Amino acid sequence: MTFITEKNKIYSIYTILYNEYGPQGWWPVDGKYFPENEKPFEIIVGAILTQNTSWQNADRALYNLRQKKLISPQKIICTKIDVLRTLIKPSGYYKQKAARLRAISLFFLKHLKEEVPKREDLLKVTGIGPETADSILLYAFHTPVFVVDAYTKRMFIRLDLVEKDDTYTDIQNIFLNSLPCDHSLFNEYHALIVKQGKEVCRKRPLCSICILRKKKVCSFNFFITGK
DNA sequence: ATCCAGGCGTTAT
DNA sequence: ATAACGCATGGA
Repeated sequence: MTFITEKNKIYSIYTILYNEYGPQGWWPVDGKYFPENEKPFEIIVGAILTQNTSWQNADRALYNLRQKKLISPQKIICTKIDVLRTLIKPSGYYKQKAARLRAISLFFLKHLKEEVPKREDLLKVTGIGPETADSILLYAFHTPVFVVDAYTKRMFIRLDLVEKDDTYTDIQNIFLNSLPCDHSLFNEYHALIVKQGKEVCRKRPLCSICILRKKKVCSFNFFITGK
């Protein structure tokens, strides 16, 4: 007889999703830190470009920047704002995001030599909110922080593990208190949540194909009543 | 045609 | 403190 507590439920869900979907191949969990390696800065740029935007669109913008060899704080600062805007246009909100890329570039030129930035400092940068800050810390610097996004909230409300009015921090703490503190676990879990949120636990959910419902972790059930 | 995407800052209640 | 709004492109 085994009890499913809310704590190990969080971990069980990870296991089920991982077994179902496999590794998601998000930003790599090895490699060197910025500025020794330029890859982490590309992750940072990607984190901004994908704000409320599909990765496909963000990646087009990233591709343009890569072609022009602009993936470095120095280059972004030096690039004329109109050029920058044009290059990142496919990611949407291109005026805001151009300004945000400049702001984060300035931040890393000023504050960072080798060490990992502080979350509170990242949050002071214009355009860096909690999710982007945590994405940067997790995916670029391998800091074990759990990234919460709209998918996470929607999905875990349905799983009855999160309340409707829980804040970003509330939700984050639920995960941090339930999981071993491991950056590669957090990396993979967040990516799996995004996968599940996109394909199954959508705004209009497809409960009939949900692996979590099949495994009896989720009792939420959605029926289309009309038509 | 409508809705949605790996949010954030500003402004109104 | 929390809610609503604008920002913008490309795919389903």
